[in-house]
Amino acid sequence: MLDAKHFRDGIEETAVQLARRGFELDVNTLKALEVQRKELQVRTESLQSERNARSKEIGQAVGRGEDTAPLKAQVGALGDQLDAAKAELQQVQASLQDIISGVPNLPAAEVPEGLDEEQNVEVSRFGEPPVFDFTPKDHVEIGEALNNGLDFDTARKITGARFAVMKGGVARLHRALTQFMLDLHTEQHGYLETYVPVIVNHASLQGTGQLPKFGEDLFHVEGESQDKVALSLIPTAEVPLTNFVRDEIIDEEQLPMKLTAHSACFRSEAGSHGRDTRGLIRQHQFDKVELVQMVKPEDSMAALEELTGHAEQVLQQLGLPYRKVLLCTGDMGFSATKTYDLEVWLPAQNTYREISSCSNMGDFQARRMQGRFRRKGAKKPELLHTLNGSGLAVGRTLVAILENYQQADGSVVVPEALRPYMAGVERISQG
RNA sequence: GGUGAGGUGGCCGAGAGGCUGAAGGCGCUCCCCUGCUAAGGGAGUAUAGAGUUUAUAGCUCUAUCGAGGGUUCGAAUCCCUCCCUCACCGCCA
Repeated sequence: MLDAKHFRDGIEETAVQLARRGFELDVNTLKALEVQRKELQVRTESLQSERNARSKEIGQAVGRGEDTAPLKAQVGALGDQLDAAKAELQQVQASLQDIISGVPNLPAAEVPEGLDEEQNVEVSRFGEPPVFDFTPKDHVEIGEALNNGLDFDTARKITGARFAVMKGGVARLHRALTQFMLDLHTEQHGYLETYVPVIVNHASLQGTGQLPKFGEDLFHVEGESQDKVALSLIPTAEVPLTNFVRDEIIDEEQLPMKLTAHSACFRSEAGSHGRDTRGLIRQHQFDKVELVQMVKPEDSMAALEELTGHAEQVLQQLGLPYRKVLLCTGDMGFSATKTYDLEVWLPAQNTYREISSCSNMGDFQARRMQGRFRRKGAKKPELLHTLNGSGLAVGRTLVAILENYQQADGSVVVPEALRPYMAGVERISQG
């Protein structure tokens, strides 16, 4: 959510900035509602104030033993006016809220303008795509051929499309990856390891921006009763982790707050029928190690570089070729001011595919969730800046390893960094 | 799931229809006093929103005592619903 100031003073400027990312702000409607809001709020509050004062007078009159019936009648009439004004105000505020909660974050100045991923800007590359003296297979072919590897047929039977079963060496490799990532981030990068719920309430989803706009991307849990709070499966551990600071005021000394968690993530993938249907690339359920930081506003852009670097470390230590891309305005997520994607090389697709997305959300999420901090000696708390990134998507990392480390005989070499987590196993073989 | 007790400011804890944004204490901040230490005295100490304003300074107003609804001229206080916490029992990994 943007600061309400953006919609009062300088709304035109806000509209211009939003237009950069292809969002059209309804300036006229907002202006009209704002005029109404102001008038109604002033009226409501002054009525309220008058009623409070009159009621106090009644109390004093009672104390003196006077007859209060005429006074009461007067104040009663006041109350009716107040109720009417309140109802009107509420309506206007709801309309405003509707519009405002659907407005995306403002892109940072240095974010290139563009409509879609075509206009993203490559920032850097690491590693060389491996050269094979045979035709490289894709991860599905490799994984299914391995002794106890990937098994999509069984997953289809027990659940349905876009789910996977992993077995044997592949399942272990998958587990090794999460262990490796968590150890790296906690031991080398200073993150606190956490374990978090994968089912969250809607206040949390509002806080990070998945709701109200993107409910169809989520799996929703049926509540036990109609009055229970609505719950959904998390699409990313960003949701529980960032909501650590919802409705909190953090001491300055505790910043930056750096959290990591391994979790399953669930996405309904509504609207992506037919895209990446083969293999592990686009699943309804996948594992991810998430990085989240809560920092002071002046530190957030540096923190984005740092956090992205932490995700890059995983790829580098695994020896996976990748490139770093600065997303253009049109390709950024709803809540982001600036986003880097890390794209790993996939030989079978002969291209780079997203494996991590690292974003600075500025104060956008913090404002929604009232996540604040207080500077030493300062009276007023300030909004935090929040950042998050995948460090990394485990399933896609597995894909990258299967494809980049595949051998002519169909076996897959285990990257050295993972061997301590695999009891020294150097290679996963067929048969 | 059952029974019982509760949810009040950073924390503890009073209040049981009006003078309570909320006593008292602890903590914290500033000031004074005191060779050091210990102790003492005084002042201050929630958040959000709106209006005014060059101002994130002041001033004025509104809201908030778990949440939502209701009764009332007026609710922390009365009524209803829900949520949560604690204790014991049942069940379970």
